[in-house]
Amino acid sequence: MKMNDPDLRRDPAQDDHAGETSDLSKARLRAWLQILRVSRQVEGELREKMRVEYDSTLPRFDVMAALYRAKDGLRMSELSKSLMVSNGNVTGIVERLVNEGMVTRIAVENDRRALMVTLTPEGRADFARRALVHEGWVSDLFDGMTAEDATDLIAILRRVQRRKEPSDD
Amino acid sequence: MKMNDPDLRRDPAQDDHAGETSDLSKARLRAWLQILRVSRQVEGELREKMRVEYDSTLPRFDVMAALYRAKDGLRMSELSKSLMVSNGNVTGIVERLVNEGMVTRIAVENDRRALMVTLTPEGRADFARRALVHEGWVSDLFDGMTAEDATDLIAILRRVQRRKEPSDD
DNA sequence: CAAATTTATTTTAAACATAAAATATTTATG
DNA sequence: CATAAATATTTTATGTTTAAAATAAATTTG
Repeated sequence: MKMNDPDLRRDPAQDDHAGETSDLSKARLRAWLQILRVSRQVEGELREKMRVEYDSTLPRFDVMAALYRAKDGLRMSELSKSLMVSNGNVTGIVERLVNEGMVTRIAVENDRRALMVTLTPEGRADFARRALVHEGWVSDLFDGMTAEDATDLIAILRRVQRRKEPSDD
Repeated sequence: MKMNDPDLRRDPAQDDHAGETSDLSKARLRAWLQILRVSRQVEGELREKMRVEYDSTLPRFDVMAALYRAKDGLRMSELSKSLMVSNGNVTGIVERLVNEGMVTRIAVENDRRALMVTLTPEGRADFARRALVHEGWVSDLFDGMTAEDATDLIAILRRVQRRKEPSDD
């Protein structure tokens, strides 16, 4: 006979997702799906604007943003780590930015494996201009968000953010 | 002489992003970048698990999730709308799911243009199993998030969510 | 110092993604 | 009913993305 022993051994305050799923895990799943939804929507609209206004793409903008912050440039590996995209991916994006005259690749002294990627003066000027406009786009897309909302949201997401590579054994 | 007339003509409560940028728009930009960061991180970890545990991908899982909810199946166009991805994109993902035996494409009566996509029994069983595990993964990744955090976050993001296609003129 | 390992990057293969063009079909219009 | 317009989907071209293999250079080890 199958007995469905009502969960005397389960504490709903704890999150065990062995068999069924807890209310908490369902709430977190809903939160994640909502994040995903908003993030896709916003990314889609930003991509469209980037394409129409600048005949460019978000990944290129992201690379330029990272380089803009790092005055002295970044290695390929630093770029891919900071953008959380794969190594090989960066190769192609940087390749296109080089063709567009936005960035240059410079050999690193004492390490012939590495390359330093830097914004050209034109790339720097271009990015500065676009970044302002981009901020305006984002603000428009988030027009239902108050300053307090923004602070709260960031606080919640900070708590979630994984610190990654906790051990290297 | 360049005079930097302190903004007598600007009301910081309003969002004008004509020239410089307001504190509000900066806060929203920070919020967006944080969303993007978390969303990339979580997606990356989920993708990895989906690959290792099920030799599958997130896009395929997403399509199956949509079909699981819609008992009678969905048209290609309904799928792409519900997932917020392009029409042509769905073609390829469904193609692969068909090859894996997870879904079938059935001609629609009275409209020879349209196709109804449905989960096969195996697809349905597979998804049901994976969905539980997936919820556990998400809950683990969000282990810093309380139920209240989740509620707050969803509320904030709901306010942001664009309703799209407001007019069809 | 030679061999093994690690590190930095590129290349490759496959999947995903979009926009735009093409195809096929249905519906609306004169 | 013939033509025009709209709809549903696929195809094509291009770009992004990953994982894994390949290449090359630096570092560690015996």
